[in-house]
Amino acid sequence: MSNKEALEHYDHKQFRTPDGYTSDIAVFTILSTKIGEFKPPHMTLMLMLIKRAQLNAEGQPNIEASKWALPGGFVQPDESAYEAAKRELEEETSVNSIHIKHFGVYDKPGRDPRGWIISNAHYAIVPEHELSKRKANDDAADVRLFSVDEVLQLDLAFDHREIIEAAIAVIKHDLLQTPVAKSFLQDHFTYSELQAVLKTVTNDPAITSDQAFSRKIKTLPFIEEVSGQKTQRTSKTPTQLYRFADEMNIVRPIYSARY
Amino acid sequence: MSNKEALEHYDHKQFRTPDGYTSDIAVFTILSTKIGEFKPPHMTLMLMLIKRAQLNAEGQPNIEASKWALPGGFVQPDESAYEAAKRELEEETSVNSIHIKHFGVYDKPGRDPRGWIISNAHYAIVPEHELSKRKANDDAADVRLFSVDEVLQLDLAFDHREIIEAAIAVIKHDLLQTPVAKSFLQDHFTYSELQAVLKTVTNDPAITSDQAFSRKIKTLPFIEEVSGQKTQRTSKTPTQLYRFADEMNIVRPIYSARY
DNA sequence: TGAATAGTGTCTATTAGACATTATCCC
DNA sequence: GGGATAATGTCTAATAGACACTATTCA
Repeated sequence: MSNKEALEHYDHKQFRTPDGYTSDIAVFTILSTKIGEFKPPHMTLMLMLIKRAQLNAEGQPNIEASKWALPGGFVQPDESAYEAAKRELEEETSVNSIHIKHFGVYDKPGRDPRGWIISNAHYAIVPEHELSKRKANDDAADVRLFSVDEVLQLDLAFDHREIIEAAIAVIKHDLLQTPVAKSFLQDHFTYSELQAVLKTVTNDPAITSDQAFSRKIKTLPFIEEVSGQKTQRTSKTPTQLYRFADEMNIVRPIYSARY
Repeated sequence: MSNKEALEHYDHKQFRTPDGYTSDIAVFTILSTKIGEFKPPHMTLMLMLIKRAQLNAEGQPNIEASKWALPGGFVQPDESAYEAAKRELEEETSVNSIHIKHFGVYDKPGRDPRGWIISNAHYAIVPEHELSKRKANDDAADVRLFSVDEVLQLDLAFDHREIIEAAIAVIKHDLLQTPVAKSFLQDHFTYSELQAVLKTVTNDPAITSDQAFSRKIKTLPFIEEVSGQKTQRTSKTPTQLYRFADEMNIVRPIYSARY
């Protein structure tokens, strides 16, 4: 019996369907506060939010107006939620092909006053300099970066507080458990630049101690020295440059790790 | 301006909406092959699939008939996809309140011939003895367990091959990186029982070596000895019983781990 | 020369990993 | 005693973590 035959008998109306299918994106960047010449940077993990306009594109009163929210929008029928997130991020910031990852589905009944609306939550990592091109679109009155510490004190739209809390937890986890820190850095970086990225999410002494970390980085299997390449952008002493090796799976079971 | 006012102007019809919203569940269990009295078990990681019936509940030809598929079904408007997965799992196996986790969204256009249908993928862990109650429901001609090695050789419905590959990767990862092995074991277990679970997904010598593992288990911060409790179910020599400590976050950064 | 970051020398306590040995129990 | 699993003794090589020290450069 063929699928074709079966399809003739199929009726979509037999189940209620959602009223909307959207993708939201938590766009993270790291603000590099230059402390001075010949100094390693101080870094702060930031999240980009938009302020919802009073009126929508059609000039009608907007839902959750004047609250801060994650950028996002409706998924088109010819794309996946992941592709929609990529598209929307590019529309919003003119950035494409950067790190973007799905991390959750938000579909609790009542989460959106407009009806049964499902949101796919993604987080993206955009290097600071790429974000300069950001712009407010029709629905947004403002676009701004907030540190992950202050962002939860805002008046947030829909269930975005919950989504943002999860996004922050996920990126903190991923920064320490995967080589995703790569996305915040240039291709070649010094030990202190990588250290600065990690210090935005941990105070593990193995990472915060300069000597320990500068030694450790040489032995990590997913990082390699760029032989002979040094820079002076973080110190007067020329500093060794490193890069991430191509995709590596790091899986040390918790049952054999050291504690 | 209130949300109430804004809602009066809102029109659902302005965006196309999905034709269906479903939850699928990869139900894993571990088959404990008893080798004999006073021996630790040999374990195999199994996945439960259903065989789609020729005819659906209404007596009409079924889509993807006679192929093997993940159990699942449509999400109701008054529940989340996660709740739907829990409900469906209970309908299918009479098991409730076990480990269940969302791990992905499958929404590529064309993945289901019936239209724009979004599936939330979950994996669940069900102890072997609970699965005995499993039954085929209306849409299923058969229910069966397959080892994760043989399951990919089956003729699988929709895009379930892709979903199952991801599910297997996720559970292998989680077994080694989180204390989820707990869900496969009784409250109290011996080192060799835990070891048998882990051996279904790794051949790391730190785990496969009896002496090494029986020593290591004593030092793991998320496992504690049940003082004075021993069992003889795995050997003639009484063996120490252990249990998982209450929820613990295990985060050893890859940047400080030992390699 | 002073100040600052990068990087090394060296010591200690811990431990992973390996191998040998002992313990316990049932038959 | 034989056989099997559990658990400990012991040695070695590796290394995390800490502290002191040296190297490099610019002002």
